[in-house]
Amino acid sequence: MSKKEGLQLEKIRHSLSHLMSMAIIKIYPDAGLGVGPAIENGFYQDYGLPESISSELLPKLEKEIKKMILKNIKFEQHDMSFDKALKLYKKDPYKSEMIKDLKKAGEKKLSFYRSDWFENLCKGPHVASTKEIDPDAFKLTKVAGAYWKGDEKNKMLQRVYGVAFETKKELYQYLKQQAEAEKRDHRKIGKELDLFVFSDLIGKGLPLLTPKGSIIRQELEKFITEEETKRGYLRVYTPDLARLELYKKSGHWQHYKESMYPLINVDGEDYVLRPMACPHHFMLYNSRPRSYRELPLRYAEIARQYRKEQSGELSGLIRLMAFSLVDAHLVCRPDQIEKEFKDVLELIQYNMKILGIKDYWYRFSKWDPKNKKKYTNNPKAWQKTEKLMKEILDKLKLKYVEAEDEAAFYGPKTDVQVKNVNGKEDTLFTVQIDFDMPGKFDMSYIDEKGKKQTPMVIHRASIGCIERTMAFLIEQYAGAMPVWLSPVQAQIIPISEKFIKYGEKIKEMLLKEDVRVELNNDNETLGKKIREGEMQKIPYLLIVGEKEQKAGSVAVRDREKGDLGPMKTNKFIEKIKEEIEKKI
RNA sequence: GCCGACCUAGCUCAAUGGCAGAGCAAUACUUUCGUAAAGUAUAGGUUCGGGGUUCGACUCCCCGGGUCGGCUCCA
Repeated sequence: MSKKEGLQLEKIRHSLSHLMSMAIIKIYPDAGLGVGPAIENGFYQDYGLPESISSELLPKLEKEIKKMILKNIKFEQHDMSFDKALKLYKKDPYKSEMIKDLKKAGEKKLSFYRSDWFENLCKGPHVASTKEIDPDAFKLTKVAGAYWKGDEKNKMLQRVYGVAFETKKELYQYLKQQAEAEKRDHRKIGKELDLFVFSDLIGKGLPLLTPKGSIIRQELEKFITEEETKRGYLRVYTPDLARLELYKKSGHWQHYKESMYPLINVDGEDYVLRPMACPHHFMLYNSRPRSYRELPLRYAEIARQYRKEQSGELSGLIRLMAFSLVDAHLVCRPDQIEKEFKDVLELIQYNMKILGIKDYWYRFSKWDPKNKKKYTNNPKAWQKTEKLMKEILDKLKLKYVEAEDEAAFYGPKTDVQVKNVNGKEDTLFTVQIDFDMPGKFDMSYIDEKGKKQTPMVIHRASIGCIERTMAFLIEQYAGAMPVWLSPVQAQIIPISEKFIKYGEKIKEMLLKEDVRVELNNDNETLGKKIREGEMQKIPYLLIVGEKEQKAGSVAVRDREKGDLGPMKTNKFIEKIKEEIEKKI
């Protein structure tokens, strides 16, 4: 899309939010108006209303907006003084506050837009007339609560969302695309392919992986542990629980308390479920004196960690109450940080290649000096560490976006960001440099001159949180996982009862070669079994009948390419083993 | 946590205060089949849990649990 088209679309969307406000004011004359910008795919507007509205109101508003569009209402800009504007908004606390904020910010005058009888504080831009808006190219989609100024301490306003495009066709395409995306949703596929379930009795945000889902997880774990071991990581196991003392010392208790579970008191001593595994690994490091020759030490663990989320924040396998981070802590000398950081990024890039992840971007996540509560108070160290990370990223010529106030409490992060099927952004992988905790824990090594030094630590998640990564992969592949990750890699379908014996023989052959195989001897027609196999996204269906039995072969059906025809059984075993081996 | 919607058979969904139902899945039998749904029959329910209103509640009200869309938060 060209810049000019983009601007026109923004004008249309923003103008629609004004028209929607007009429709709302017709119903609620004293409606307070919060913010109402154009956004990706549409627009929204916040309202302070005397009663809560439900989505049943949306069709009514839509009809009203359509009527207004057809009236060719003009949008005209004019300026207004602060006094006059405050008078105009004397019943609207939100607009009044905005005006006062603008004055504080040093604005000299206020920009208003008039459309028909509606005056609205707004800097635009807008369409010149509703003639430019296609009355059939927008749709109001949802109502939701949203805090005034985005702060949960403030009152909650009611937000109405709409989608809008230049033409009806584009709107239709967008809606169709949304419906397609819904089909890929990992929560839906998880149910259809029997990969994971939740139980009300076990509790929210606590998934149970079925045998099939467990295979996906196991394969991911096997892959990453082998890869990390090749790269010099040391596997460790540490407990999910620790004394509160540990987290007071690490700073988690001071900076991360809200995300930690309530204390568990045992015999007068407070314990807590770990929100992160870092201090546990540091205790391993501290278990004896260290020489500079030992570094870097790379402790790796697939560590279950527990973070108390607010219930509305949970989502399928993406946000959980307890999750498994493919975690590691690299204790380094300062002169080793750069190489280790680069190596971690290289590992992450390798993993993304293997997993087929292509749509991602890097985010350089920095502290916010104003957010005193969230971060360790050490501005010098923050500046130094952020500079160091930025230099490494720039040397690697990585493209990244910078994000304020997204760091960990102990240091800056480089995150790998992706969008899930519903268009929401999530962090998949992360690499962090910690200048803070090694000092707090008196971690040290003896350098070549016999002097005690404090090491630095890189925290990293090479394939992220394994549940979230599974969710992302399920959506990316719409359930059709690569052969090496498929819970069932091949299913044998005998054409009739007569060939079950032959099918069993084939099954034995495949099992011997570590292929995950099933024999479908249900009393069903061939067509039905193929349909079910396809819907279960099984990579290969092996149909066996008289021809195959005579020739010692299988008729291979590929889930994408369809019928591949007969193939000697040994040949097929070779083929599938190669695909599993090469992870294609 | 907040705003809103929702929770009925394993799954997808009907039943608008008056006898809880369908399709698919499951089970049994018949059929033994050549690349996306064979036929017949059977079984399957404290309508998320608890309380209330009512002659009568899946349906209305209250409390709790869970899910979804936003907000806040975030691996």
